[in-house]
Amino acid sequence: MTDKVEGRDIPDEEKRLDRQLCFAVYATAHAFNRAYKPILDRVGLTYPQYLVMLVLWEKGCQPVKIIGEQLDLDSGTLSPLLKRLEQAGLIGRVRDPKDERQVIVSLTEKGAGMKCQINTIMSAIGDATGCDMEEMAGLRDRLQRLRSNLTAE
Amino acid sequence: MTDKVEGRDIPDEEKRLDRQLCFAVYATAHAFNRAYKPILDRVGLTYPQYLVMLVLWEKGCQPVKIIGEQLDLDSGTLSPLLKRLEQAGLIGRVRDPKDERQVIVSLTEKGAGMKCQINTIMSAIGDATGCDMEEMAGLRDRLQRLRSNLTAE
DNA sequence: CAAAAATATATTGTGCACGACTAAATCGTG
DNA sequence: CACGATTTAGTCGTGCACAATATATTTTTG
Repeated sequence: MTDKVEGRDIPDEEKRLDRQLCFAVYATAHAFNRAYKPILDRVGLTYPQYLVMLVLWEKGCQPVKIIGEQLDLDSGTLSPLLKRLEQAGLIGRVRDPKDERQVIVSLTEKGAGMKCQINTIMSAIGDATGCDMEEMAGLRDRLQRLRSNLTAE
Repeated sequence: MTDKVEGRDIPDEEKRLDRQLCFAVYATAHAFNRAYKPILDRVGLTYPQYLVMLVLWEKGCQPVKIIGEQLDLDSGTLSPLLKRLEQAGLIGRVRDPKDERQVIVSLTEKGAGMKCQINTIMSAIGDATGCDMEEMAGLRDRLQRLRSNLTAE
């Protein structure tokens, strides 16, 4: 009866910070943020704001809830962020007359006009990653699987 | 002369949110945080606080600067975080008498005693990832390369 | 040795991220 | 139809994350 269901011993080697997958993800997320910053500063967006613009550029106007589902963010995060995008004149927000609970987020002309900057931004970041298409796609898919495992519960 | 140095066109397909490596990393970082939360709540730590404890458990007392280098965080982030760990009675902070600029962070008895909880925490997270050792190591190494590319410049 | 440069930490202000809560609108069932 | 449950946004409080700045302490240099 030496086996226990939980707490199977992990060797000290595996406890090192640089062996942790979670830290690799955490630190890479910060590195991405820093790589994006100088590029996004030029267009006046933060990285999360850029993500919101990406979904609007891709799919057009939609309620806050749907944006949140795609980004995995709740209203506590999105509400103030959207307010800032609105103040910057990039998006508009109106209550859906069909269902007054929902707020439909749309692109202003100024916001829609920024779409042409996607190419520059993505090219710059793509270069910074130092990954070719294939490598990037592989890593992305692995992360998506990992994320769905973590979320599963 | 149809080629341009920058702005090589990216097909619309590749602009989709779910095709972005950056978003995969960003969203996975959040997913990890959420997976850790219920586990770390029980020991009263946030995830970044847990990372600080990891480096202290691994290497013992050391100055703020060195902790920051390992976690890639600056004093603006660490100072208030360490203050909270100190108030929780897990660490101590003293100026280095050899160099009064430095603050040496050390584990209190209570903080050191928590080390035995590592196994439980790491096992729980390891299970949640749904990855075997090999898969985890591969992903981690790819991320470390990606991160060093992004940081390179 | 004194002034200047470099180093280590702390503070402040802005913007996420999230849990807990509130308010308003809609839906469902008796 | 009515009223309780659900859905959708927004607000508030806490804790990162980081740029910019401040302060104190070395270290370097003229």
